[in-house]
Amino acid sequence: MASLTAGNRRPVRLADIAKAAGVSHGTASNVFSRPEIVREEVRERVRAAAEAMGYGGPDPKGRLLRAGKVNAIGVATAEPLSYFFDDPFARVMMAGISQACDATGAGISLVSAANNEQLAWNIQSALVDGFIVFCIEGGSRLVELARERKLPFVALDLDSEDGSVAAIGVDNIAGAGVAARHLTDLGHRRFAVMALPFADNRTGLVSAEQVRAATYAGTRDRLTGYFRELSRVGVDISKVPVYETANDVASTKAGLEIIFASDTPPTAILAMSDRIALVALDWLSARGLSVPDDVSIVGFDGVPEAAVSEPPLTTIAQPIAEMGRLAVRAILESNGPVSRHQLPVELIVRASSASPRD
Amino acid sequence: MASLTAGNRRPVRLADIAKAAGVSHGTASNVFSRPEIVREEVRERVRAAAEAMGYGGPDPKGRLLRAGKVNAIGVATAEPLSYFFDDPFARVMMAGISQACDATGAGISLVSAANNEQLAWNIQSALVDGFIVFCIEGGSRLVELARERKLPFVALDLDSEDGSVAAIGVDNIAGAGVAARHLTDLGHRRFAVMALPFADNRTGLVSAEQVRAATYAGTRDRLTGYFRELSRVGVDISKVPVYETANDVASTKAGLEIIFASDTPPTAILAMSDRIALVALDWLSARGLSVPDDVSIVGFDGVPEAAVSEPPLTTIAQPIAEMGRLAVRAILESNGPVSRHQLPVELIVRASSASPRD
DNA sequence: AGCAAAAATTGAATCGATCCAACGAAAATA
DNA sequence: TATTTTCGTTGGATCGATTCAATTTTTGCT
Repeated sequence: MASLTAGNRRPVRLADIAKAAGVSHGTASNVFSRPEIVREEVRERVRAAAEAMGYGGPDPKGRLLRAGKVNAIGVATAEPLSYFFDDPFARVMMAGISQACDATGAGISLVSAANNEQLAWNIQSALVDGFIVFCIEGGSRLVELARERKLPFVALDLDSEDGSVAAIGVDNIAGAGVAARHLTDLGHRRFAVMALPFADNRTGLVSAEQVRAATYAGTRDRLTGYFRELSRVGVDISKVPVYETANDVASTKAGLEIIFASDTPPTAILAMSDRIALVALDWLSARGLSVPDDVSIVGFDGVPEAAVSEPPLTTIAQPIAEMGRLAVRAILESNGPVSRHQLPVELIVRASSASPRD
Repeated sequence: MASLTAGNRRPVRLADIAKAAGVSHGTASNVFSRPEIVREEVRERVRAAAEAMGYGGPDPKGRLLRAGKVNAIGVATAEPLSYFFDDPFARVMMAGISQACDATGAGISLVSAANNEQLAWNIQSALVDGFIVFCIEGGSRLVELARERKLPFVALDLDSEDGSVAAIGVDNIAGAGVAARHLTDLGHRRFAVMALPFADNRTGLVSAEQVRAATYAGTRDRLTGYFRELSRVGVDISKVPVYETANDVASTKAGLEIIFASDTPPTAILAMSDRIALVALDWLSARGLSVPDDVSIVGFDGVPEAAVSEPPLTTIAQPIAEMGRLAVRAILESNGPVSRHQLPVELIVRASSASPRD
């Protein structure tokens, strides 16, 4: 009566119960997969044998090999697994992915590890029909690993400039342009950019050279979008500080510290993610600066949290859930040519942006 | 040059490249799994053949059968997949599960479906080493399904009274008692209980009889805890309305509507989940009732949202993440006797509870 | 060169199922 | 009763790898 639940040894296979029931393994298999084609008497005999021997039904491990399809898609990141449940952007994305998977009956496998080696192994050994790759930090490495599996996969965020990988993303240049335009229209002329990573494991003020060498095309594109608009209204972009964060609290605060140490601090902040923008909101309020009276902020992403911050955040909303849904469909119907989708973004004006005071 | 990424036909197996490289499949296998034991020259030859033929490494589907272990644990619910990313309780739980999985290198498979039949199939065919079963609505069915797989599994929430299933939960009776005690100490004597489901697919005011017939022991235990304390201070528990919600917005509001239609509305609400409590907060404020001046509320669970509500919610906090971590460990080290853990809860006093006005 | 020990390689067996062509028995038709 | 259909059952082949005892090759030593 001790450990019945937990599986001790369980060497009971379909073949065992077939023998016990006195039928061939072919028939035994049919009892489980197409019960209607086997005579009732035999069916019951086999079922009884299964019951008696504690057989838990055909082992999916065995079936899998023959069937070929796992019926699950893998979602990969180079972050700890908890990223999927902690990060607002990831959560909305996963909600979209979930919807599409529910609709088709596919399962979801979370394939992820912060550790490089572990990550490689996890991707190599993931039992999935395809991958959806979150191209955040470590994206290029991840895409490479996924590609090596030779399974269908799609990259989220058109970070990759490599046209041979399927990808789903937004027009970062245009989106950033709209964000900047919103602020220039309000009359702002003194800006700072709080950027996403241009390359792995680095933070700090960024030189034009570093931008050119960016690993992450998406980050560079957003900056291009910002600068294009700022130039248009005559702002000297070489004077606009660009601080590269790791999209986390610590580096963002460090960046703000530096930027607001200036004699002529910005009246407007262009944040490349809502995450950064929300941290900035906190930091500014702690610092006694009012948003939007002293400083305006525009974020990027459109996560739900941005709608309920204090003050609510003006941002460039991506159709995050829709991107997730599209990604699943791209995997499951992966035929035809490599699909690259570019979805529209939308400026959502809330209370974090207003005309500058002076 | 069209669809290179997506897998067209890929009948290239380890055996193929072995033949191409002129070695046995045993050696070819070693090249990938224990490269150090094969002579460099041979190793390179095999690698080159693999590269040339577009071989993506040993197929985990094949390896799996031999290895026996999937190295992933399944998390099961009878909800749509998006539940994992939407529900606050689930998210904290998943964060705990993630941590433990990260630490051991195990993957996570989300096994879930609202549809009954789909759910059964998903559980039967899930490629996992064990299940963690979320015993929310539909929990009993789920436990049954999981048990049939004859894999290690642990139920979250000691809902099941069946001592043969491993389970992790809190002392619901004691927790509910503490919640009630907090309110009676403040001087409250007029109560209403907003309950979790006692059985599937039913909402409304609950009779003592229905409580006795409850499918969900956890719900019944919490009610027992509440009533035990209320009785202690002389409240007539037969007069305390108990409204069974589906732990969602609609049924909770419907219940409040009924409860506050009374001539002698309660001065304190005992909510069996933070979710319910938070909805109540909204509803009361919309109704022009002040919390805690007009009505006090105590929740149950201790989800993060409870700390930032308006007003912040007094609640009975479960060690949610810790429960998740324990569950993973229970699966992975599933040996020895069936483990049943009962974790302590903690009263967290915030601004939603105060002495009654009169 | 000759022999023993060490290293590399082979190939059959195995993991647990599903599929399917072939076959035997029962039912329908002539 | 003979002949054709239909239905149920069988058992070998297959999915794609890993493992390991046996064998061959290489290395080391005298």
